[in-house]
Amino acid sequence: MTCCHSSKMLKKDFDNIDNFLNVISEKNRLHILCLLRNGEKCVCDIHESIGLSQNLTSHHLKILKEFGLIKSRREGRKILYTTNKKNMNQYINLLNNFLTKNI
Amino acid sequence: MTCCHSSKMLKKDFDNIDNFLNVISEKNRLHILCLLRNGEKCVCDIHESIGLSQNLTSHHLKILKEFGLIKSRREGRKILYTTNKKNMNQYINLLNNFLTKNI
DNA sequence: ATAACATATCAATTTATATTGATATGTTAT
DNA sequence: ATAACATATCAATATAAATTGATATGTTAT
Repeated sequence: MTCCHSSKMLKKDFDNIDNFLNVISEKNRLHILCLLRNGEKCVCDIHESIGLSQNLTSHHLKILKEFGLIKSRREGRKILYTTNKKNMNQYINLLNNFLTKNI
Repeated sequence: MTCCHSSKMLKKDFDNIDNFLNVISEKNRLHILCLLRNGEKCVCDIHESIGLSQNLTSHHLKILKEFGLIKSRREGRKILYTTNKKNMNQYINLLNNFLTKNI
């Protein structure tokens, strides 16, 4: 119907990019992703360095994790989060192609 | 204060990325950017192919233009919009570094 | 000068999402 | 088993942004 739902640009890819952007375009989530580039961090570390409430931090982490941009593991009573680099690279490549490559 | 406002990641860059993402994370604007990859288009073309009202299309174009992602020129009574590739590439590179490169 | 077309603007409304406050769940140590 | 700590969930509220409807501005042709 429109240019982006043609054979060259599947609706599925378009929606993927759109969802990816909606997940990362929130300031606090962007901040969390920035923090997690340096390695594993627990929720308490994150919420303290960003100055966000614990529950809100947890909420944003959930969104990031559900979309596959971060992963987590439990260590004692803490849960450590870190970037899912493989998925992150896939999404950024998809976006890069979309925004810069001609048809 | 936080990781992203250090010497390695200036607040200015962070805000730039945040603003860029907020501009492109809207479905209709993403669609417009997709259309404009194929070359110049007037508002009427865009609003018809996307199925968006004329005034709403104009509104989104304004946001994209104010941020420097598209440019325009008048031809008769039409105004033709097209991608500003230089700026687009700068922003996508900034984002790419932010999301994938380690500190 | 006027009609028809193309685009932009603005206030009002709707919609989506972030945030808050309270509370529940799960883990460790005593 | 209980207290203290760490994280998650949920309903209610606040906030930001998209959308709509009406109208204004600017261009072309008659």
